[in-house]
Amino acid sequence: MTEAATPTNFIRQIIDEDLRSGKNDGRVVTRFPPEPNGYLHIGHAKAICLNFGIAEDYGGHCNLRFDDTNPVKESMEYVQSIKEDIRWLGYDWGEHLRHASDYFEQLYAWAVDLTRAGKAYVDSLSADEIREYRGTLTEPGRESPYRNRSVEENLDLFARMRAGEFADGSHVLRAKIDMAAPNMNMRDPVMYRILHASHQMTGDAWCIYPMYDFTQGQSDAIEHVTHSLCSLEFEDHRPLYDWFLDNLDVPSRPRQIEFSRLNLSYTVMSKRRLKQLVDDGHVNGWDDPRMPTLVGMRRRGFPPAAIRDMCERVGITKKDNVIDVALLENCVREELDAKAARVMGVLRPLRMVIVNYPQGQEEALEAANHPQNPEMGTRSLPFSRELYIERDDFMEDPPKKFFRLAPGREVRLRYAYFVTCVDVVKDADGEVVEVHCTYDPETRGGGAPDGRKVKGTIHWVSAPHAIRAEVRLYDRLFNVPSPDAQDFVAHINPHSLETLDAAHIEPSVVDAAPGTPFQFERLGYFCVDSADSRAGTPVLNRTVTLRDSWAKIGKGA
RNA sequence: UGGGGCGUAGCCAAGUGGUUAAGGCACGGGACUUUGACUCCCGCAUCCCAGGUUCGAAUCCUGGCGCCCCAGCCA
Repeated sequence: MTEAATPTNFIRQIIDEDLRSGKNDGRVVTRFPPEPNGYLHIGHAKAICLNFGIAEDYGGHCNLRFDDTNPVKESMEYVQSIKEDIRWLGYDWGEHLRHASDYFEQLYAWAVDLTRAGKAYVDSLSADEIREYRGTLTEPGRESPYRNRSVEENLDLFARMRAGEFADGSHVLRAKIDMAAPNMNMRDPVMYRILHASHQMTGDAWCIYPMYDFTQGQSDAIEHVTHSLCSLEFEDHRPLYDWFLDNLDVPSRPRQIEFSRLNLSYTVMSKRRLKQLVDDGHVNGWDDPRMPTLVGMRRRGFPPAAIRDMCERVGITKKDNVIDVALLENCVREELDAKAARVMGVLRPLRMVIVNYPQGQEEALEAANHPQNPEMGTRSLPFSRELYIERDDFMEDPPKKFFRLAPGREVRLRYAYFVTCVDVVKDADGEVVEVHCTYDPETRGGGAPDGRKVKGTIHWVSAPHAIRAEVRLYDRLFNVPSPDAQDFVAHINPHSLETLDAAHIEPSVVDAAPGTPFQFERLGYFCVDSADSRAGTPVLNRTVTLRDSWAKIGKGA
């Protein structure tokens, strides 16, 4: 068995070159730097797999560093959920848990150094004025009237900012670079702002907080990160990232490399839109199984291995992309096909009576838990005169290629007997409410001694033994491939959740721990819901359907 | 109209001057089947456009075109 090699990509090639040339003494250190202000989603998974994956493969390590520089938006609850999600995905940061806030004192010292060197100054313009002075994409900015304060005054003012003498917004510390730079990030970027807010890690120790640009590179340097991987929108920030490292006495020299983030078709990924879905009640919380959040996917029943697999398959480049959600579904099916035990359950029940089966009799039939993997063993299924079959598996007037049950037709009940439909019972509206069949006792187990074939095999459940359950059928949250591009709320799929309250399932299923995947044969993969399932009233989530070539032909007609 | 990126199939993506232009997903066809599942076969591109360099170009040069990002005291 040769393990499929992880496909290479331009970042791994850069690392290979660095290793060849002896850069960084052969060390490879990466980092995943989430801001604890929201839940992780499948897009983050790509970055997590990339950073932790590279660290693993190159014998280095990956720091989990909370980028906690904005206390007004961040909280401990997010820190917790982020850690859980990363662990669930299958990664371990070991000893390498860090916080940008661990470096506040050092960052402050560096800011003082820059100020002392005349490369930073305290600006007292208002936020609006700073914006006006910044210029536009095509016009250069103007220098602030405070730009040429003396070093002494800047040092004094900055110290007093830290000391809490000033109100929020009254002053900022800025890098003195170039107000005419074509790259807006170089037009004297703000390094520190005053925020009288308490921080989840440092409490009230600080009332000034460093900006992203003044934090990221130096934090990387402190941690001896060798390759600092981030998404494309930070490409314009790289000159600034480098400027700070060039102008500060830092302990190492990290390199920032940008790659394109993951986008998935039929979903939205931005924090703003996800939050709106939750706030406006389009979904039932961040962990709604329809959400692309990691908590949502976990509850839906997506195996972490499938998510890792998908991240590996999509590759790493700098090209904007939209990954077909069908790829994710394929990865989920592949993983689940190999791992999930098979059981039977009927979603939309239709009563079947075996008219020649003795009243009151029952028996146990053996069924494989996984036909392709005998090691998973067998279980016994109760069989009796009254069963439930799937409504879709019976048609009174079937089209040509329908080879399930119909009047006069014989089909196999999976692992049980061949049955032939001899009669139907209808209600006042002409709706079929019950089918009558005869069974052939010679076909016990599902095989015919005389060698005759049946075209269809359908699933069933013994009526008196079945357990009633609620089943939630999930579908794509949006009905257009790129909801991001439009008024996304208008494209929410009204059928993204269908709740069935009269499903009948094999007794064994309800004992499964929440999240344990299983396959209802011929239907799809399901798991017990972690939030709403109760002993007496089980709730099952459909993770994904089985591929269905019959559905493609077009049901009926 | 300033700056930074990107352009290989419906969606991803290898390819780094000489290959019949990998592979995956999707799609279409077929085989097998006690899940219309799984599995297995088969099919599916001349590389944004136009010039140029070269014996030879997806790969190099020039000029276009298209798309994305940047004007938070967010990250």
